[in-house]
Amino acid sequence: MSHELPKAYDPSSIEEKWAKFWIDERLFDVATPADGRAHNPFVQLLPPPNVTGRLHMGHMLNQTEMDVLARWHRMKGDTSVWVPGTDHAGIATQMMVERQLKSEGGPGRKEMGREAFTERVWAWKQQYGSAITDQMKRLGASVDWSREYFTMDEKLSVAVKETFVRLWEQGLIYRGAYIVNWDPQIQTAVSDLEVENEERAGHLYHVRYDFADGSGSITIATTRPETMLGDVAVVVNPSDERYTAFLGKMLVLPLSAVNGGANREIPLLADEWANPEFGTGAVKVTPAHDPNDFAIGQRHKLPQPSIMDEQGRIALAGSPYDGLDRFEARKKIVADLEANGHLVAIKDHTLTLPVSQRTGAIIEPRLSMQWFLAVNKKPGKDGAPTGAASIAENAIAAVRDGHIRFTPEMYSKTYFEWMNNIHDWCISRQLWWGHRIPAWHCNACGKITVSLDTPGACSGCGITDIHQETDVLDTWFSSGLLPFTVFGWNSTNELTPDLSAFYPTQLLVTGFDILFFWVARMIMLGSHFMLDVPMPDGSKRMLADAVPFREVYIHALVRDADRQKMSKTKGNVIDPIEIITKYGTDAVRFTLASQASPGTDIAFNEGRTEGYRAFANKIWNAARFLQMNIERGKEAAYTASLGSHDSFSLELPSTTPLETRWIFSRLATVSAEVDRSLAAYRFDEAAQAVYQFFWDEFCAWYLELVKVRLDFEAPKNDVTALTLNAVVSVFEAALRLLSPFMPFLTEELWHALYASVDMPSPAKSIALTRYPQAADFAADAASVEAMNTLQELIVTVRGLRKDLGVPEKEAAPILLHASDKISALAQANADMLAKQARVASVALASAPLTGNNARSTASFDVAVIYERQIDVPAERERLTKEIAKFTKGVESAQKQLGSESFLAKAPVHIVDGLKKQAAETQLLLEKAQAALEALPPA
RNA sequence: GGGCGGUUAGCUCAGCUGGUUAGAGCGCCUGCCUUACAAGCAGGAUGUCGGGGGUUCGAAUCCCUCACUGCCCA
Repeated sequence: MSHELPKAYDPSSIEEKWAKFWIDERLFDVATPADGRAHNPFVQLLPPPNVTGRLHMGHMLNQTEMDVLARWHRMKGDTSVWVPGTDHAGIATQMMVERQLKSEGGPGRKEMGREAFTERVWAWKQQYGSAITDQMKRLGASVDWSREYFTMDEKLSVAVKETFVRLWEQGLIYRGAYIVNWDPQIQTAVSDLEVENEERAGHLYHVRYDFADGSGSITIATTRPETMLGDVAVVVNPSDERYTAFLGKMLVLPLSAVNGGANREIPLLADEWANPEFGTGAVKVTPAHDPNDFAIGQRHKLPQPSIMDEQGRIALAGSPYDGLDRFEARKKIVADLEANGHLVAIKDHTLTLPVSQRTGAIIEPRLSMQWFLAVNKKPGKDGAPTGAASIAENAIAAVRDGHIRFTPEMYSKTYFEWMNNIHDWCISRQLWWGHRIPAWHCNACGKITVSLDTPGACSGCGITDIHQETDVLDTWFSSGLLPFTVFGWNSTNELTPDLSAFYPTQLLVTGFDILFFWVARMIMLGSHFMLDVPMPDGSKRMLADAVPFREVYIHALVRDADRQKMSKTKGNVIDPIEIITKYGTDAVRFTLASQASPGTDIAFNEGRTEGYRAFANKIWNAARFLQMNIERGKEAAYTASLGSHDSFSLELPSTTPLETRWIFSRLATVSAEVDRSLAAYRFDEAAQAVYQFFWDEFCAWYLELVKVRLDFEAPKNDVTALTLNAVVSVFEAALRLLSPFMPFLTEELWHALYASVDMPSPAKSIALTRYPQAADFAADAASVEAMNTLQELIVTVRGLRKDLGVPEKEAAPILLHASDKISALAQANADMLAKQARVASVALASAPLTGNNARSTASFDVAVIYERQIDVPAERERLTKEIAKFTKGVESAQKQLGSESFLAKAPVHIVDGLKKQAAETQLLLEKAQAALEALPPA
């Protein structure tokens, strides 16, 4: 034997080998079609993991699903392109390197300077940045490594700059001082989406502000007393009669005297925003440190004094609070307010705190200069509208008009909800790691020059004293461009061969957590920019073909076995690599696939993975069984062949035994089921269908049945020869069917199988072969029906034998009462019954069988001839239960059949079916009753 | 506060364009090392489909309502 398989399945010995083989052989690289047309393209973009990331279960689920689909399409003959890459992850990477610098004790980021620091980040990326893609290779992901990208690649960076310049020219990018979410730890603005709101226990402070004219006071309520240093007004609701009389009066702002100077005075104003129900109904207004206050300030044209620095420390020269951290300042201010009698009360209050998703720091709303993308504004040229739709309009239309379809469908609702309420996108980040904004400020006239290349002079006044903007772009800005930039989109709107062949991509598989971050932004940016790139035939591209993908499949969350969200703090994070080491990649992939039902979170249960490793082992041993028989066949001068098994599977010789007709027919049905399920993203159904076929039908039934046929001691005969070929042929097809789910195991066994039959593998990899289709195999309904009957007979006899206490190894005769057809079937397959149910002989009975040793089904009565008495109480209990069940069934059927409206309104096949079933149940009931009566008294 | 889900066997989940006796895997019980596989084989037990109401000849499936629970947005 050229390729002898070890006794037990050991994933570690095969997976690494094939993972390396697939990559070394560049099996999944797809060349650019010379004519720019791909045959049935199936193109997917990997959601780029962070370059700092480590593989987690979410990645593993995502990649398993993408890979199952990629492999399935590839085997169906489609041009399956899966583009991998990593994201430069501005904040995460900068943090990581800063932390490293700190631990080294050398100069920090600011001491190093921008250039040295970014060099350092690049060095870090070169050294550690491939960790996650290396892990990915272990999963067997059939990606096109030749197209791997990194979002900071030169090619992609140029495209990012180009899009920025265009958006600027279209008037869709603007710069302004607005309140943004400021992360004081990493010291940059972050977008609304990067902020999580957490409920925490806090306090509501009631503080007395005195009227400047000494006529009394008003008490405000605030959760953030330290911001009072930046107060410019107090507002109350205009309808709040408690305060109407005082509107317009000035208030003395407590603690506002700086350096012994006078206290600041601020007005009491009316504004709808103040909620009479909340606190005291009076709120202080700090425009530079709260988004709502900022809006109030704008309405009333109030000043916007800023009182904090970039690190969240009080910045008020001369103030006793200057330099204090915001939370230290709060303590001191509360103490001082209490000391001077302005603190009226402190109440417990649950507040919602904005927390930075990246660093965990509490967000400090901060007034600062930022760059924004105007998503609701129509693009213009030289100030005049071009007539084109706004970015958001296009993005909404793309989904509304069906150019992009979501699965599960409900996510389109979420998408619309967000898109319809979308705000301008803050795209600038105060980081050094990222795509630096291609804008230059004039040091003289202040005008901004935006340009792809470094400009020599200010576009306004022409002087050369200009400096480049220090901000970089939000990481999601560049990743939002990926669906077209990875295919070579450039500044000329030229249709590159890759764009022509592969854009739009067919499918995006991703998690709902980045629906807005990434999915929506790809739709916005793709729909916006690709409208300007012509179609392959030169015609104008419409929205339907400008979209970045045609379908979005949103998968759920992988939770732990108790349905808890995995989190580092809870310590319940499952490391996929650890599980893989324990059970093999194939088993983990199958676990995820078998639970991946759209819209349902996956509770990852290791017990299940263990079960799927057992499944892999089962198949492994089936392969060994085949090898053994092929070898034994060779010794008896039989030659197993896979040479013409395709035509063989379709046109079975007339001597083909029943079980072989049956298994091919089942293979046809299952192939269709798997195809249908995968087309609907029902990974769970597809996996279950393959599992059920392979284990229950192929291994448990078919292999047991063919043992009778594969008798190499007997004189050489056609049935043995044919069966040997059939077993090999069915197994080979079943391996192909399973291959997208368990690529390693099937690759190994597929090659081993060809080696066993002394044939070269017809392809380098099973992944490059044809996916089994229903039409590839002979369907035979009659054989399926016959097999079902025989299976029922075998199972019934086995059960009966157990009840009668027939020793396992002892054969016993049976007596059968059934239709002529079934009787003949049983007699013709007596050898099958002998092997599967230890039936010594089959005798026919003309009368129904109701004795202690008999059982009835809808199709037959069968009795096992065995002298030993059955367990009477157990049998009585069983029969009593059956009688109850049948009685209930008969009653409910009769009730329906007795109803005239049912007979009149229900479809004929339902009525007939029910009648037939009622008759059968009635018969079974009578038989069970007779059997019960026949039991000896207790 | 607004929006979207979920509740089916001990556990994790299918089934829900209404239709004949509601399924799977794991777990559980009993007996077997039957030479492919003990990561196995054979047999077995287990559900008033969250509660209530309605529509219908017929409801796990459609509608209303309540309870519990999860997620997203403010």
